[in-house]
Parts: sequence; structure tokens; C-alpha cells
Amino acid sequence: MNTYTDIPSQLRSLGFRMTPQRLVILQLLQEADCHLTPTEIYRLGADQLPGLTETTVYRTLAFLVDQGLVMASYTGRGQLEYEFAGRLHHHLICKGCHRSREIDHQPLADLYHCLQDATGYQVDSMHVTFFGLCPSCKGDR
Amino acid sequence: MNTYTDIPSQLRSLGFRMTPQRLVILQLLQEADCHLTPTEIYRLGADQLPGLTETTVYRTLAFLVDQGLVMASYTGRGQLEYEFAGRLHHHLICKGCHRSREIDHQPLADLYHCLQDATGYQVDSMHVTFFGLCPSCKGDR
DNA sequence: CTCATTGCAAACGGTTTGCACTGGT
DNA sequence: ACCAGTGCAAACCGTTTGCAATGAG
Repeated sequence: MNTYTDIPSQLRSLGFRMTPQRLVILQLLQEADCHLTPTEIYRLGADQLPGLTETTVYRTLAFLVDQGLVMASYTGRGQLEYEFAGRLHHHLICKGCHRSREIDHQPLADLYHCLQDATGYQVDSMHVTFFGLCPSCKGDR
Repeated sequence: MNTYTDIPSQLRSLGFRMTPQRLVILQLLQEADCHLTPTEIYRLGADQLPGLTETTVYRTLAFLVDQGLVMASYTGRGQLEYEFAGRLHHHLICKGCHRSREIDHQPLADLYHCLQDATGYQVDSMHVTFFGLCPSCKGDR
């Protein structure tokens, strides 16, 4: 996976530039322990880098996803959410409190192979989101 | 599961009403062999029932999801997609051509139990979408 | 007749676009 | 100096809301 420090040179070698905006957004995503929406990234980013615009946030996120540095997922909050693509893992979202919990990739690995064999698809979305009710919300319903 | 014909009385017994709008939208979803977006449902529905509005489509879909008659899912086309909640199945979406393919529920059943045991969550999202490349798109990349 | 449901119009919020300017290399 | 990347403003599009009118029961 990508360590943080070699990303700038990695991008430069491909003809891209490392700008303050990209740095701030990458740092935010790397330091966050949860998904962030474009709006959240814009608010947090504008604190550190006044003048940052939402346009740039969207363009930067699309760029980082293209480069495989960031992953997008939909967890039901209405906006896509983004996170640093560091580690293979998945999410289990509570429909009650919207809190999310990580799931290790291992239990899904077999399933992926099984799907590939059965369908002929090259299953490359290594990020799956499940929905359910967490233990503390289970009682409420 | 729900057969189509008993839905009207099912809703009436709960104090709701069966309107032409709800009927048309239910029929569309039941006859479609794929997911439909609110916009698609509006266009198809307005053909059969002139005067139908987008507002009504959105409200009706939310209502049908509440009643458990319809399921929503996000497949990456930007809008939520809806389908009749008849059968337990999942989807595998091709990132190349956006065509989708059904996956039987069986291979995932074990995984759900496994997740429930490991996390304590009551996993109730019985609809998962995977992404990948279909056999014919695999060559293009 | 009543109240759930609809239509209309307007607001809303997230996202995208065009274009001139800026700043990384 | 060049061109990738940004800011700004406006457009865009899907979705939601308020309110009066409608029509299913």
C-alpha cells in the first residue's frame, strides 16, 4: 500500500503536481478514522487552508480516486463518503445510530473467489458495506 | 413474500390507501427485471398515468420502502435505485458497462451469520452490491 | 365526510461546468 | 515559461417542502 510520504513523488513522476490542496485533503483522509463526505472534507480543509473551495474538493477527490489513493463508498447518508485507501477492509453500518464498524477482509476473500468463479466477472470492488443494527440499537426496535 | 394482488388490501388494512399512482409504480417495479431510478420510474410512470409528478414518485418510493414492499440500493449511477422486494438476491455491477447481474443469496448466508456472531450486530441488510468487470469488459482495460 | 394522498411551485443542497487566473515544476 | 490545477460564479439536477386541492374509504 501507499505510505504517505512517497505519494508526492509518485504523482509527480506521472506528470501530476502536488498542491497544498491535495496535501491537506490527503492528510485529512489519512488521519480520519472514519469516512468523510465531500462537505465534511471541505469544512475541515478550509480551516487549515482558507480559500479552499468545494469545487476543488470534488475535483481532488475524483482525482485521488482515479489514482487509487482514495476509495469512495455509499453508506446511506445521502452523500458518497471517501477514505484513504490504505488497508483492505469493509464496513458494517448501524441503521440506528449510523455508527460504523470495520470488518476485516479475510472472511470475504473466499466469497470473492467464489463469485469470480461463478460469474466470470473480475470482482475488483474490494470494499463492501453491510447494514444492520448494532448491539445497543437492537433493543430500541 | 408478497404476491402482487394482495398488496392493496394489505395496505388498506393498515389505514393506507391504494391510489392509481401507487399501483402504477408498483407494477413498473414488479415488471422491471432491473433496478429503476426515481427518474426512470417517473418517465415510465408518466406514460401510463399522465399528470404523475416527480414529487409523488419520491414520496411513493419512500412509502413503499417503509412498508417493506420495495428495496433501495446504490449501484454507483449517482441515484438510488429501487426494485420490488420479492426475492432475496444481490447484485454484481460491471464498472465498465454498468450492466448488472444477479447473485443468489445462498453464498452470502453463511457470511451473514459469521458477521453477526463476530460483531454482535443484527445484520439485516439482505441486499449487497458488488462491483467488478464483466467478462466482455475485462479485455478493454 | 374525512383525512390520506396528490399536484404545483418554489426552495434546497450537493455536484458540475466554463473560463480566466495562479502557481508548481 | 508552460500547463496542471485552482477559484469564482453560475448552471445543473435530483430531492424535499409548504400548502391548497383532490379523491379513496
